[in-house]
Formats: sequence, C-alpha cells, structure tokens
Amino acid sequence: MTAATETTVKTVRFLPPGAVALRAPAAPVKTQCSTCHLRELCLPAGMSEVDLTRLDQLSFTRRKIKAGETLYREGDKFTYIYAVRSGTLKSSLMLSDGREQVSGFHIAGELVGLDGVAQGRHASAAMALEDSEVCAISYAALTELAVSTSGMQHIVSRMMSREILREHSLMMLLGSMHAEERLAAFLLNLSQRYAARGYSDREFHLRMSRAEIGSYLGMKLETVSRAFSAFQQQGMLEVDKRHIRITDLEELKRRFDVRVH
Amino acid sequence: MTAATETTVKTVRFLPPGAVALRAPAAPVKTQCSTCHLRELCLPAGMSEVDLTRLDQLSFTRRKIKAGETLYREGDKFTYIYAVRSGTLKSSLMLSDGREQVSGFHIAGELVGLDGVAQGRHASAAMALEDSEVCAISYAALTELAVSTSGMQHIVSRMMSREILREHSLMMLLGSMHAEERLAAFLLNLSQRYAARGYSDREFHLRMSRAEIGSYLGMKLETVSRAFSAFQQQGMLEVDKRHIRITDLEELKRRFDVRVH
DNA sequence: CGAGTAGTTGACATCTCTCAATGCCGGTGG
DNA sequence: CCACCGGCATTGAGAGATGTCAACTACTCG
Repeated sequence: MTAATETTVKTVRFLPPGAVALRAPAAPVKTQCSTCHLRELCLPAGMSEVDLTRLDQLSFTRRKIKAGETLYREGDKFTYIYAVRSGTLKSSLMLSDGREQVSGFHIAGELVGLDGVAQGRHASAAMALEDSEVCAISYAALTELAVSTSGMQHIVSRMMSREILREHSLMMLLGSMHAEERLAAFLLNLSQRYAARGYSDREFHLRMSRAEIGSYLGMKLETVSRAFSAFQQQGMLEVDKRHIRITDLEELKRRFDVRVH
Repeated sequence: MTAATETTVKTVRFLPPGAVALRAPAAPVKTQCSTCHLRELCLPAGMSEVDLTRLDQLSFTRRKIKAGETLYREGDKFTYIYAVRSGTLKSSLMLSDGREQVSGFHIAGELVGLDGVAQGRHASAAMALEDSEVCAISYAALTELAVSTSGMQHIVSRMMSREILREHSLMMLLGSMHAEERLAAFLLNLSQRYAARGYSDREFHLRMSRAEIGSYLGMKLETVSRAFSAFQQQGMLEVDKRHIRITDLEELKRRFDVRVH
C-alpha cells in the first residue's frame, strides 16, 4: 500500500475528452458477500449470519476500471450501486460553469452511487483514481431481496443514512473550518479508514492530486500544498509528493479536534 | 406568509440554557396522510393511491413545538422522523469547540431526522425557528409497513436519497461558491420551495437570523448582511430586516447560475 | 533531450473576518 | 408612560486568510 506506484496514471487520465468516457468492459466474474474479505466493512457489515447467506442470493458482477475511467457520469441512468473491492474512486459534482466539487474519495469496502436512488439518475460522476475493481450491485435486486427478507430492509436505508452522516462531516468541514483544519481532518479521516482495513494509520500514499484534495476541501491546490508544508515544518508530517508519513498523529488530532478559534 | 409577525420569538428563544432543552409536550392528535393538504410534497409524494391508503395504517402523532424549542438534540435516541406541518425548523451540527454548522432549514412538507437511521441516534439537533407543528413518524412502524407493502419499500430509501442530494448542493455551495453566490443560491432555493407551496416566490419573510443564514452558508453574519446590501444596491432585492422582496428574480438566477468567473 | 504535468514557493491581490460603532425595535421595569 | 436594555442588523476600517499569478524543480514520457 505504502509504496504503491502510479505508473500509467497520468497518460490514462488525461486522454482527449471523448476518449475518457469509455466504460470499462464488464468482466463477468461473479462474487458473493459471504466469502469476501471485505464483508466486515462493506454492504454486509453488521448483518446476521442468516441474512448474510440470504444476501448471497444476489451475486454481484465484478468490474475492473482503469485509472481515469468513469463508472458513471452525472445524468446516467441509475441501475447499480457499487462496492469498491480495490483501488480508489472519487465522486464529484459539476457546476454549470465547469467548476467541480469532489464529494468523496472511496476505498475498499465503501459504497458508491447512492445518490441515484432519488431520481433514477446519478447526480454525480464516479471516476477511478487508480486501477480499481468494484462489485456492481443491482439496486432493484437488492430492494427486492430486502422485501422478502425481514431484518434486511434496514440495510439499504442504513447505508444511505451513513452516506448522509459522511456528508454531514464534509459540510461541517467546508462550512466552519480553516484550511489547515480541513487538511488535518482529511488526513485523519483517511488514516482512520486505512487503519480499519489493516493498513498503517501513519503512513500512506495519496491517490489524488493536490487539486483534487483542494476541490474536496473547498480550497485551491496551492493552499493545500502550503498546508502540507506547514504541517511538515511543525513536525507533524513528512510529505514527499503523495507519500505521507504522520510523525505526530496525536498532535494532528489535537489540532484538529479543539481549535477554539 | 409575507406579512407574518414574529411576536414572541425572541423571548422564547433565548431562555437560560437549562430551560431551552424542554421537550414540547406530545399533543395526542392523530393524523393521516391521505387527507393531508401536504401530501403532494411530503412523505407520500409520488405514491400510488393504493399505497397512500396503506400508509394510513400508520397514524402520526402531531406535536407542536414553540419557537426555540428542540425536537431532538445530537445524541438523542432515534425513534421518529418528523414531517414539518407548519412553521420552520433548523437542523444543525456541533463541533467540539462549540462551532455550529446549520445543516438545513425545513419548511412545511419537508422531512427531518433522517440522519438518525445509521446509528440509532441523532447526529444533529433540530430546533424550531418559529412556532411550528410536526408529524412524528415512527421509523420502526414505517419500515415494518414497507416490508408488508411491496411498492413502498422505496419510499424510505428515496427520501433518504433526496436528503443526500440536498446535502450535495450544500456541499457544492460551501465548497466552490463565493459569498454572494451562496446567498443568491440560498434565496433562490427558498423562493422555489415557497413557490411549490403556493406562496410567492418573490416576497417572503425569513425565519432565521443573519447569523443562522451565515452558519448555513459558511460565512459570518456581517458578510451575509453585506451581501444583502449589495444585492439591494444592484436592484435585485429589497431588504427590510427579514422581509425580502426579490425585484429581479431573473437577474438573481442569472448571476447564480452561470458566473464563469 | 524536449514537452508536459505535478508540486512547491514567493509576491501580491482580493475576499472574508474581526472588531467596533450605530441604529432600530420590542419588551421590561421604574 | 417613558427610559433603558438586549438582541438584531447594518456599516466602516483594518487585519488576516486564502486566492491568483508566476517562477522553478522534479519527474515521466515520448
């Protein structure tokens, strides 16, 4: 994880506009939740054994997406929600004048695409930041299963509510935090999610550019860069491009948490 | 609507800390969706006639809340979602150091409290900005009904997805818009919601203070005030404290929508 | 080796915040 | 009844934070 390389990212991500839109071909591999190593984190998190076996009635199509390819775009018909198996995705919203707001970064075990439920169309776009793999979960099949399986109807709503909570914290961040607090919050959040997956919480490789971080945090890339440098100077971080080592996690937490002003 | 008075608001809203926490007494009035004048906008929006009658199996407890009282606070056990019948609520999040982020203003026909589903506790607080009335909808009863009623299981998830969309636009706003754009977006959004309820889209009375608007939009109350003044000088608005008249709605839309930068 | 991209840093511009003063309004108490 | 007080809103001046623009480095790709 830590030493991951990003070999072909650049060339793939910045093809001419038309080319980028290509869908990844659906790889017809079928997958079940009960045997998945991500089951503790993903859709089935917190489900009973019984429900988990019921969930296996659905078998998910796996799909590989290369770095820079999109899973869906705003306005696309909503059919699937996606669970990230490996890699990193970003989802983003577009303003009519072209301004982009990154609304989330998603790693293994996280769900993407829930915003499509309301209107049957996706309101955001999802793109792979590195070569990635997802499970495509038919939303129709999922809700149908939820009807026949008491105790499971909560799954869908609970995961949506989690999404609401996630967005809450982003709103908090965007609405009432300063640049350095935002970056600290971002890093701590990542750190925690990596830790939950068995990776180091102090050392990781960012999959996104400074501009993407900035878009997510509501600030310009230069400000992101300066905040990284400031943390480094304050001895909390060692930064080498996208390689991050948190040398004083406690201080970072402290600074993020309180900050009365 | 337009000429509404706010007689006792102030004295009620700023009681000593302890007193504010009082719950509104539950008024044991029962209500059904099928006969509600808000059914086009509220929970049953888009439901079939058949499902609507099924929904009447649930009868909702109405509850009056006075201005300044809270419906729930962060950490409270999640039992109900609430549909606003009349009045205005705000929901807000708190940072550990006391900073508040208003996450939404809710008027008739809108739902409040969905963030509680994920963890069984409310992550935000909801407070009445004026004397208001809500329907308390048992979430357990609602999901139970959804199980037995095919075609209805979507209702809950769809309303949650709508909440996700709502938060998306707030994120967009907070993350990538300037102060005046934010205020314009806010006013246009309000205008549209009032219009959907049969009120004027050009003239209305704000129920919230400048500070609350500012907290919602991620800016200070002075900046809100200045933005109002700027719009007024530019001939788009007439502002008298909380009374707003949009004199050039088209210009306001134009300015908000494009703004290439 | 040249071109293009990502990241860092500096100088300066601009926007928003902070602090302070003022006016207005309604409620309260003398 | 009226003076006063507190909360809300507006406005100005100056401070501080972030954005903008530009230069430079490092790296990768062709």
